[in-house]
Amino acid sequence: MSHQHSAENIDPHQPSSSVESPLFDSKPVGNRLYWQVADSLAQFIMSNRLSIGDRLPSERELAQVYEVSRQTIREALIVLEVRHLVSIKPGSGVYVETNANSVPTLTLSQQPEYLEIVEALARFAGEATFLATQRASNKELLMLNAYIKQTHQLVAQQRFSDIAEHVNKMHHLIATASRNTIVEHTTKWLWHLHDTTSSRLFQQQKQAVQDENSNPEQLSQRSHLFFDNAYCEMFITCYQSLYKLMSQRDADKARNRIQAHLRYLSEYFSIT
Amino acid sequence: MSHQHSAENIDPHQPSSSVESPLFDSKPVGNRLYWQVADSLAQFIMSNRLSIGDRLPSERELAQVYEVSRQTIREALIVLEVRHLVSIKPGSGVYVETNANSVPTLTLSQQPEYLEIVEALARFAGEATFLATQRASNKELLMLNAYIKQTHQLVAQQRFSDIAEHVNKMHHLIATASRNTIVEHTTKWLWHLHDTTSSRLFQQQKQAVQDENSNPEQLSQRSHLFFDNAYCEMFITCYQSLYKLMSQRDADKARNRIQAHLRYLSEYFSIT
DNA sequence: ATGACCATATTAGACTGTCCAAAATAAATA
DNA sequence: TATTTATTTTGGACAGTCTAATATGGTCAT
Repeated sequence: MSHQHSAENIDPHQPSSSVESPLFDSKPVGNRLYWQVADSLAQFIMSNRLSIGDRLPSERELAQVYEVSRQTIREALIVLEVRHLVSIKPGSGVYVETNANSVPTLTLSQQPEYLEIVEALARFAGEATFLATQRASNKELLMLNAYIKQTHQLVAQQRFSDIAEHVNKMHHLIATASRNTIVEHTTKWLWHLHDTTSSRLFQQQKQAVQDENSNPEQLSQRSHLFFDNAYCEMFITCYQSLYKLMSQRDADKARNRIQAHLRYLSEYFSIT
Repeated sequence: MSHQHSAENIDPHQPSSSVESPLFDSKPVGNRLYWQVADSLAQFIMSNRLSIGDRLPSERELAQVYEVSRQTIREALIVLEVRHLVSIKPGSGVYVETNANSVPTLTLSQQPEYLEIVEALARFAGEATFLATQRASNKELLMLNAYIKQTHQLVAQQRFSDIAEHVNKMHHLIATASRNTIVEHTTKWLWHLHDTTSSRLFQQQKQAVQDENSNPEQLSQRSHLFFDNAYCEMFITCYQSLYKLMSQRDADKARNRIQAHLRYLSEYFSIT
């Protein structure tokens, strides 16, 4: 399906290339050439005249077509690469990664507050759990139970980093079981946001304590924020009852359970 | 506050620069130099040793420090520019735009089904409405009521394109009133996803009908999918009652109202 | 002293040309 | 036909030069 694309089909003199930039969210800033070329190439890619996997003309060909230097083409392609529109394979070529039907991405304009994340999780992951309770296969439920038991063992062994990985797997399993790709990806994204933010807060807190030279040991005992024994106990208990509720296909109670867990998390954060 | 930063303070030989790329969400792909430099520079910027607005050393200085060519530095800076970490001002210099950890973006791997979007909206926009009902200011409620009345007039005038704009404003108002930036942006993103997908489906449907040459008039009368009179009537009624429920601060019923509306939407889509 | 104006230095943008390593292709071989 | 080898193509990286916009410092008139 993916075919080589001839250079002649590309039209560098598109009308809107110098007027507006419909693709890029923020700011082309100055009238830099590589940015215009990137915009023009992006419009060409998204105009459905190229399919995913198609190879663009080589940098040297594009330079001739656009009548700019090869370096300018390179810089434009890098812009598209960072934007996930193309994939640059050294020695091979530049390939289209997304086409016109590209799904708009969700980008937060600023770093969210931790409590905001937890609240959003309580709402959205709660709904994901609701759907997952209704739609999860028996095999998925068994796998969830297996994860819970494995995590239980890891807690006893104090292997905190492995616990985080298992918790992540459980979250992903529930998200997938919602049988809705949007709910799934949004939930996974929110958990990822939660993890990165909490670890960042932990690093900052750790740094602040070390700067004051006041008993740095009491923090370094915990490898992750929230992942001490007390939290792990609570977590295991929560997911054990969650599994029970999901097995009974009680979607409402399952949602309430995960929401209660997250409410506990926000309180736990406030006192830490 | 923003001060020139000397080149000597930058250490190009960071330990994790060649090992992992914690900043970038997806894929450095090959071991390209400019990507390594970009990663190293990003880590330096995010290590809080630079403040927002600080000017980086010039490209020539950075090239000497990193012992690479100036073009490589340029390409690395372009990566950071697209990632919104720096702002390149031609003739002036490169300035730090963000020093915090970049917020991970949510990207769907594939085009979602329309019914999936509606279901996710029923769940997530429902929660947004729930929060908005609890937290919206009286001023926001009055503005919502004003939008409803304006939309009502537009429906009478059959100005469908203006209606879409007003509907969008109402959705944004409710999303903002949730007082949670994540809920807000997620809901806006979902509505945007809904709009683009529905219009795309409409275009496809229109195209399919035209290809068969079977009475193209019956479709071209409607400028937007779902935006005929019947839908508009239903929409106005829904939001009038929604406003009433929000004024009474009845969050549960408000959520049910928006969910019922979206359930109607999915049925409406199925028969169209 | 202050503000407007001008010459100069600095900066990123862009071009040309060259070489290299990896990948893809074509040719030769078993 | 399948495998290996030689050739070509492609992106990665380098050096050097020039330009336009910006920033800076100094001069001059007020």
